[in-house]
Amino acid sequence: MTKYVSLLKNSGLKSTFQRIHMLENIASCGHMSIDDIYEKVVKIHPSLSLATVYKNIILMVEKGVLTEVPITGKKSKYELSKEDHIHLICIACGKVEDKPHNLHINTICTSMSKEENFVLNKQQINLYGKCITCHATPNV
Amino acid sequence: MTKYVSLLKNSGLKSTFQRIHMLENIASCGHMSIDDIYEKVVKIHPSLSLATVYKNIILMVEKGVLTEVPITGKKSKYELSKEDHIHLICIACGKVEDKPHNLHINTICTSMSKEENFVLNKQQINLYGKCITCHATPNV
DNA sequence: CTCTGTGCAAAGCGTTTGCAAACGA
DNA sequence: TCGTTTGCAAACGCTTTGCACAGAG
Repeated sequence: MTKYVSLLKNSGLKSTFQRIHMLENIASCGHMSIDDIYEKVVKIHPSLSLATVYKNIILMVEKGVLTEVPITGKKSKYELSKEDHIHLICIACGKVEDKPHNLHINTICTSMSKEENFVLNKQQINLYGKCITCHATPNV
Repeated sequence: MTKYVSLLKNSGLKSTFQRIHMLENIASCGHMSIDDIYEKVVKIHPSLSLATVYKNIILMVEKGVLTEVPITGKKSKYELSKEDHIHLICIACGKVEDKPHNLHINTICTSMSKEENFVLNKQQINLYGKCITCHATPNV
């Protein structure tokens, strides 16, 4: 709670009820689309406007508080910015799970960037497939 | 040329002027947005409709001829489907470059999926940063 | 000849914008 | 109090849809 107040303050954003609860929900769900966020927060703050969610997402991505996770064939999800990691994305249920970022991959990506004189900024490694649950129940 | 005729046929799609030239342009540019494609093809086929481009993109992605490359903060680009590889995406000029997919990465991703009982389907590894050209000229 | 694909125009939606009121610091 | 943020409603722009005609096989 207080965590997000200072996170916002450090990013030069005022801490409002809307922003704090957007961050809390994103933190607890891990990855959420705009609509997911709106639906969650509007429950505890019925006058919330979707436009407010959009404005804040744009602002918090700009400030580096949130990171967009673009997903093939679907709408982007958003997560709290953190160290590089790998996303396991279920193509059936849409769930996104984090896996710690293997050191070897980091090394390979870094040296690859050097070879190309590419000034590396951010890595996004997405593995698409079926989570164990969806794989077990193919007809849903 | 004939290449795309058979690629389309094998995918169960009729080979039309529009589709062949969409594929030719995507092949020669590597990665294109919907608008890029439309602008290129409309030059040699002025009556082309943007709706046709949309319809064909959807169809060809479904059939596996094309692959969508979703990019943080931008519109998706499309490429001819091919073996897994890595994208170097310039956050300044938007250029996308392919790098061969390192065997080690493949191994790591595969074993990681196994650990999680995740049935791996497709990998998308995107490295965001600045290409050497944009890095040299920061004020554009 | 038949079925698929195209082009046009309209409809649909997700996203953005402008502005007055509410709010945080 | 002052600058920022919110909520609403309208505007926007990308994408999809329906339909009649054209084209591929």
